[in-house]
Amino acid sequence: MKTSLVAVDFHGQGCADCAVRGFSVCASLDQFEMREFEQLSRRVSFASCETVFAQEDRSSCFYNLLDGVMRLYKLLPDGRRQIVGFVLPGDFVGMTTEERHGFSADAIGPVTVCQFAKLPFGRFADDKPNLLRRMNELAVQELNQARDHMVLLGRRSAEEKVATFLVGWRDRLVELRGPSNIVPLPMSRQDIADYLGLTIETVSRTFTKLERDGIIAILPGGVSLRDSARAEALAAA
Amino acid sequence: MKTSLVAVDFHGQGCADCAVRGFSVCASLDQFEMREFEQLSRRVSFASCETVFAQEDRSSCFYNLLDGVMRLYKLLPDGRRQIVGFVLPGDFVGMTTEERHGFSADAIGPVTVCQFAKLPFGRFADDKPNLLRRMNELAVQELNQARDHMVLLGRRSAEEKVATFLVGWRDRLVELRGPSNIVPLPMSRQDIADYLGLTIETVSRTFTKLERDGIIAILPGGVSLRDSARAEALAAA
DNA sequence: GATTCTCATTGATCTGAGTCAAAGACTGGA
DNA sequence: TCCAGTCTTTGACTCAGATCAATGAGAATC
Repeated sequence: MKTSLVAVDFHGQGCADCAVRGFSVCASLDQFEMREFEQLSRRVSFASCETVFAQEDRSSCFYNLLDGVMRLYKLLPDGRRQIVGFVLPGDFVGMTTEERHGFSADAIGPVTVCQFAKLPFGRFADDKPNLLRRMNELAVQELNQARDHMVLLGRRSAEEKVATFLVGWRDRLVELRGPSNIVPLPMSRQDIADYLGLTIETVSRTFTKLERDGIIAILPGGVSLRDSARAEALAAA
Repeated sequence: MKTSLVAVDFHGQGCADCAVRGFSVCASLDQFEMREFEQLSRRVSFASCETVFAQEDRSSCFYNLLDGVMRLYKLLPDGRRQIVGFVLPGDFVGMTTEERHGFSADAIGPVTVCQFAKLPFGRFADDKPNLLRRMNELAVQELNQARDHMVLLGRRSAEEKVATFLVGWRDRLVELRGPSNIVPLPMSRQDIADYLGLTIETVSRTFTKLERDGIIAILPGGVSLRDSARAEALAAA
């Protein structure tokens, strides 16, 4: 998949024409606040596979993804990797009170972010209850997703894991791009494996099995959910 | 373990003498705000194994644990259970923007909570950036813990899981009660299994193995970390 | 269009943790 | 003190998913 997964326009540098403005943190700001906020932000692009920030880096910035997809992951000392989330446009990343990032973030395909230095951002947010509440909302949402993912990692079979991932990923894309059962998968099989707590071989076999069972069709760069009802059933129970 | 795990005094009903005041959400309030806040709260006790709130209940309240231990868990339709966290005094539970709770909370042994109705709490917090920031801080902290737990569930062996759990639980108790390598475990083996994504038999066998290896000693109602360096090594790598 | 790479798939085999079954060990109550 | 109930430990066996080892299929380079 060479083309950007989610096409987002940003000709200018302003917030006014930002594709992500309507549903990200900034949605909580009025025009006046936004103008000030704009001064704190900087657009930065990364090439495919570049690291936006790494585990143990000083956490000096927050990021708002504008375009592309990122993976967030933690590494164990011996190299085992757990992907803790995939990031889509509009998602806010890097919120932390810690001195250093607890995980790494890198680009899956080319990526553009809106970057904020932590300190000025903090000062700006300090007397903006709207923004603080919005950030709370986002943190709590993420926490809910994290808990769902714990259930998946701790208590589900390989087949359930893969089906849950596909349905969940589709639903996130539907939010951004509208309904479709074609599910682009910009991440590698290894990424999916590290997200689901499986090996690449098991992911591959499970894809094949789901295709054999008529639940999905494997396409270059993604899958098509042929029988989304059955996929959803696997994801639910 | 019959006695309360963490003894906390609360003779009166006020916040002033609340054992948890110094390190919970309320730490962010000044005396004046606290007086108002006090009016919103109500102390409620639960007997062992009583449910404080259940998955799919309307989320009408937040809770601040004052005394005892709770487990938070999610159930799959077929009864599989994943414990997503254990709650200790000072922890804030139930924060959500959703209409309904995404998980259940029940008492492990007798429990006392400080309960707030969601709506008045929200109104109160609305213009208190200090409180909002504190809540953010707590949410982000929890998110970090959740991500660590994902690594554990997805990428660690049974032995690493159990060692990590014991070290982590000890560290949380040390925060509350001061240093000790005696680790009381008020939760059952089944609880530990459902927290670590294992079966009760595997947990039991792993405890036995750690004891055989001289890393822990199994006591009634808990364990003693005999060789905490080796336990920590298992937990780290 | 041949040559590498990298990534995905498939097959054969192994193993860590699950399952099933039984025996201990506590706990609370009569 | 005995009994019933619950929780924990242990043993024997199984199996889902990991590991090891090719093979296949695109994409990138020359």
